[in-house]
Amino acid sequence: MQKIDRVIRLLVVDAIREKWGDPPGEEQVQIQKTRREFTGDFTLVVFPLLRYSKLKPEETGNELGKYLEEKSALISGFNVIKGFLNLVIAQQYWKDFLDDELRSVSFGSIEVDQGSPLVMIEYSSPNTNKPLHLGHIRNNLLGHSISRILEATGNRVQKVNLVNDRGIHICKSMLAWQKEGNGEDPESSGKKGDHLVGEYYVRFDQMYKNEIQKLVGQGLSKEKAEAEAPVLNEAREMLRRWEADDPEVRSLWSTMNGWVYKGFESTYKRLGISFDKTYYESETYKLGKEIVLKGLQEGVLYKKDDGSVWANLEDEGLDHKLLLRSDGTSVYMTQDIGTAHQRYEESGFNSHIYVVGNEQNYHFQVLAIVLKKLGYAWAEKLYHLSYGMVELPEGKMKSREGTVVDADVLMDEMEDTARQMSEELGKLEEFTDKEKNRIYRQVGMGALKYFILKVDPKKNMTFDPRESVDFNGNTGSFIQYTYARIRSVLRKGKEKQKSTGKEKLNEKEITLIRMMYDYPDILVEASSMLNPSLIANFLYELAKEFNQFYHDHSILSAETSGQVSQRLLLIEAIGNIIHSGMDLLGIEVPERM
RNA sequence: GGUUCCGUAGCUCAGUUGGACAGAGCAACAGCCUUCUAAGCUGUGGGUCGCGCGUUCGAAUCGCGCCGGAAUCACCA
Repeated sequence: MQKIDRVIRLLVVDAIREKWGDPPGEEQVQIQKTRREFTGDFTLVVFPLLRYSKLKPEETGNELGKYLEEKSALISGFNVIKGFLNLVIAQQYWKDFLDDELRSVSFGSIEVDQGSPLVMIEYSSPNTNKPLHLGHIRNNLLGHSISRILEATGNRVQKVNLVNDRGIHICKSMLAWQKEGNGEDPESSGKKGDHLVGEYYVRFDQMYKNEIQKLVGQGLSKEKAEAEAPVLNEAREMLRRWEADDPEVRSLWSTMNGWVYKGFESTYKRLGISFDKTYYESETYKLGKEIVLKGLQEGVLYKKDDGSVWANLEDEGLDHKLLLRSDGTSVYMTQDIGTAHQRYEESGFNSHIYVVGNEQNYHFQVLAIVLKKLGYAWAEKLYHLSYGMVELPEGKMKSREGTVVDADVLMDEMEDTARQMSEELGKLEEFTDKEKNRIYRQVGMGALKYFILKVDPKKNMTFDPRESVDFNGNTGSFIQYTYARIRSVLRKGKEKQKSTGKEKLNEKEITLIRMMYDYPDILVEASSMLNPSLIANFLYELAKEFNQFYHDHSILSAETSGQVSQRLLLIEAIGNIIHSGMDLLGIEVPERM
């Protein structure tokens, strides 16, 4: 079935050619959804067409309306308000649409095969010195959801994680553990591995501060004390030994990282996210050096007297950027040049998305420019999905002030709140504990995920653990609740016979069908903008519309059996779309709640 | 100072390529459970879309300039 918008557009072009001679370009014919407060389904904006008709807006609208109504069976009526021609689509069209397309469970999604574009998406990218927090949650949810959206819109997707498992920060937790750990491990302490290592990272900071204080007490300046504190030197020494492949350091390193990975694994699992491949910086941090040296040879880059290698980005309005240190080692940028190249060579991706916070906007801007300078055509296929920070009502999260919201703790709290809420409302009383727990988990996680995904990724957002994440209004739970209701009605109406709907659709029903008609466009839009919030907000609108319908119209005891089956069909379609839309957000929908 | 991004109701957020009187939720107040799930529905109040100029038949949306906020501009990652 062809998209109505386009059919109308073509009809209008024809009409204008027929009536006034000169046909307008298709893009001049603006078709949009009719606003709720007016009657009609689609609206033609006639202002841009006045130069063809040479008539007043109202007259132009009327003329076109009459022509379209006569000419096309699709259009059953019209009205003109100011410069807007509201067109009413024939009921039969909506019925056919409901009957044919909306029945399909995969409505709106596009098949993927080997010829589909390959999108590589890197997200999560944690450090192995502390547990995941609220900021990582936003990253992970965005990465996962966008992967799903890309898949649904016809792309092959490869999800990759790049773990930052090396560097001075890792050595800090290792050192603190070595000094004060007394052999504590996740098993003996019962602590989650990533949390345990995180504690020692904090411990290091305390040790460091104590030493600074002591040194200042002995008369050193603050700067000097900060630079020369013994523990810091020890950490640096440890990094040197790590880079020299010292067996003892390497062994400790892999043991403690192992604890962290185990911890991450359970957090990822709980969040419902996964990766096709995990890269480790310890294995990739030397990449890119040859590319840079080649660029140097070709004169794209330049060398300073001290031996360091730089890119001059002044012609792009930026500064100079270091690519190799004077001792010849690579920096973060060099590494990203190398991994991008490696991934392109391996996969031949059609695009590569980096889900990384907006604090790295500059980095990715430079990365694309440098790669372009180095002559890689695929540099323009790199996209930085830059997302804003998650702030708390009292401001930014600061680890020093202990205001970091831990991912695991937050998920516990969400599920706990769901349980409390459910008990207060007296729901789920006849369920087994296992079923109850599953629903608490679905609802708690749903609320959290939806709250984060409904916000435009590029914006900073405020997260209030106490108030903002509730279960009423524009929330994941509301949508889940709507779904549970739909499933309930369908269970009860299962035996009602299905005859094809010959019944007249009422206004509310058409509104619902028309909303669902937009779903494929929303998917495409969300996919090209890399923005799950479009889907989230769409689902909320749909659920809200359904809830109103639910209250105003009976479904199982409608007046005629034809009406019943038509309505069952309708809400089944709504259920399918909610299900698939929530799936794209990575949110489960419960059968009952 | 350079670069990038943000500024919409008391609060949290929507607002598709410019279109009709700017929307929702929360919070406040008033109603609705003998009826398919009240995690719901209905109603009331609440706005100079940061400010100004410009483009346009038409601007929250586009351009320029201010004001306010965020991030970043390391031989850290």
